[in-house]
Amino acid sequence: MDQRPRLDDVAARVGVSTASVSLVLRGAPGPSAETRRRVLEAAAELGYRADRTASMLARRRRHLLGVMLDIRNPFHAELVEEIQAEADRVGYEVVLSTLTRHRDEERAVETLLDFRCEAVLLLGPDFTDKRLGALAGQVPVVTIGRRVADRDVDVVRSADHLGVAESLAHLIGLGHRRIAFVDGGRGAVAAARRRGYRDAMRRAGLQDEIRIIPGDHTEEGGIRAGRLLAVADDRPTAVVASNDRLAVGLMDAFLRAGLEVPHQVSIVGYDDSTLARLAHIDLTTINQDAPAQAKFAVSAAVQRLDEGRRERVETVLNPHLVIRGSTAPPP
Amino acid sequence: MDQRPRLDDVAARVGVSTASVSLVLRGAPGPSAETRRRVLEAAAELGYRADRTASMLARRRRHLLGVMLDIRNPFHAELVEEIQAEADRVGYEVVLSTLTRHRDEERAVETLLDFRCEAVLLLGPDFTDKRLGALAGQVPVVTIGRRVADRDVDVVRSADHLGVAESLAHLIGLGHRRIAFVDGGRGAVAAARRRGYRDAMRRAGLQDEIRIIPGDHTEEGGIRAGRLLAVADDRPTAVVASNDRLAVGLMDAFLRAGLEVPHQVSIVGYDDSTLARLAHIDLTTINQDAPAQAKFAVSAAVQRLDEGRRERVETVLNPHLVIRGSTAPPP
DNA sequence: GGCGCCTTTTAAAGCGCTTTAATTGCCAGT
DNA sequence: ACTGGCAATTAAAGCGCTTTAAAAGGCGCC
Repeated sequence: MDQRPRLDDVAARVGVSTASVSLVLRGAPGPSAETRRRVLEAAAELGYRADRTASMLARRRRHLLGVMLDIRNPFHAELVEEIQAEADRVGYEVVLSTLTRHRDEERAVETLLDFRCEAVLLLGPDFTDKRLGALAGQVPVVTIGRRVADRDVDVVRSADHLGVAESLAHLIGLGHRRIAFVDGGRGAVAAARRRGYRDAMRRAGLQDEIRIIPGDHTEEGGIRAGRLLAVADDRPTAVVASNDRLAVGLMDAFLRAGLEVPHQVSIVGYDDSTLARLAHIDLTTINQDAPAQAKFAVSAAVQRLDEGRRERVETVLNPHLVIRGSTAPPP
Repeated sequence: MDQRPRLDDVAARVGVSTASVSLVLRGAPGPSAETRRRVLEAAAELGYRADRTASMLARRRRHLLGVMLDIRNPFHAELVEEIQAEADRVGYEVVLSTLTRHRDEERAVETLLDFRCEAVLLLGPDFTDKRLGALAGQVPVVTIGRRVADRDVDVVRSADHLGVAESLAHLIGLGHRRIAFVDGGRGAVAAARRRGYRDAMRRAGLQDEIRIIPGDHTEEGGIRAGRLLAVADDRPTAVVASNDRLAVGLMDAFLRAGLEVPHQVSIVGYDDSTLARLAHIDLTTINQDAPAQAKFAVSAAVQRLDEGRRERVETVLNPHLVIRGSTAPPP
């Protein structure tokens, strides 16, 4: 309400120019120790804080990273936490733009561009490669979580097919053969995991056991799939889910159908979300190392912005299996 | 990368001043129909979009609402969706600032202020009333979800005690007497619900049955409480949880302990989150009407900003019970 | 005392837009 | 022909900061 103090106010109070104050406040070289002290003191007294809007405009640089996410996705929540922390560390601010029912990816990105973010990080986007390429023509783009063919888009992802392959190796090692997969729907991430399942089954000589149940990366989807599978007469002895939420839905449906997990049926998830770690869910799943992905993504952006990198970079992390209580040998 | 077009570029292309272009683009009166047409055309051709940073600075008004939330909270996710939509409708932009492990409320709000949001909406803040009052001295503040005593802070909340009272009325109506409450921890929201439980139990003459299990608004907390309750020899016949996540944890723990819900024990949640609606969770719970809360909150802010309201307003919505499958008469 | 060389400070030119007051051009009215 | 009035347009002054080039001061040295 009462106007916040401006640079002028601080300058007037100390009796120096605004230039000096600006220099001091950003720790730039120039001002003498004495001036620094007095400016800092005055700023503190007035409770001065710079207006980001104004300083963004004045600096040719904005030091702003845009992040597009789906606020309902717990894995995104984890990533955002880490992105915030890392951005802080390297001196960038973060602006979040979320998908909602009435706000599609196009619109979410538009908002980020209107704020003139210097780079955008897209969490699991479903944009086409072509659209991503076009976007990368306007602003550095880093996608997290999926493969992108375009040669201007930086990518950070974990090797989804390896993750699924590890799950299968684990299950097969336990003696399972009839292993179904609950699908994650149309998205790019889901596609990679589905393909990983198919390939791994084939490589294990289990091509005849391949069975993909449609689904959609939500608990609801898992429940539907679970109901379906629970009553099948050729019920699989193990199920791999395209993500943790599906797995939780599955587990719930199985429990209600009177099936014991893992004794009658094993379940493996994907993401190692906080959900999976809950004592009673205790889900065997694939960890994607969100903190590492966040760090790589932020530094990909920063390298483009501050260090002039031009060539694309693709960082592929190796996911790893976390064995918990939802898997056991087949009955 | 290649500089985005600026106002000048559009103006030059049409052969008019930047002033005219600015007026046209914001639909302000003045420019002739012919000019409008040509400007719009040129803007489209160039793919011009205004730089929000610059226009915010130039306008004395910023048309920016800051929202502080906890990105891990599903109820917050719902609120944010609706806040976005409503803000859109009334011509405001929204900037999100989330709590994380390394970012407390103070810091989250600081970010919003640095962007010079014209008002801030705080989702379920744990600030003290005093701190909120101080904040309200700097910028209009709307809190959502809890009571605040300060006379400058606008409040939108649902009557938590009524919600809990309804839950109890429902359970008592079914014949329950031994009804426990799983607590939500230290926050302001949790306190209101706890109090609601105590009062309602007393009013029903069940003061001797009052039993409050510590907890913390997470699934984990629910699981701990569930384990505890499952083995108690004076096991309650019904449990009211301070929120849905707790309830889901409870339900999970009970199921694993071999207790049937609702036949051996009934559960009621709070929030009516999407989780509660899942076919297999099917939780009886309290609906808080997130869309309505979001609308009231946004319009509270807008009234202060655009219509000069000065007196505080407190909007208290009546929550309502949603009866689903997790409650039944006692065994 | 004058000169060059540092260090510290500051005037002033933006950043890309909005907004207001002033200007221009037209036409009707006298 | 001249004026007043109106609609359309624009020049120019910011918004609150950053940044650069230039100014000012201080010092030692010839």
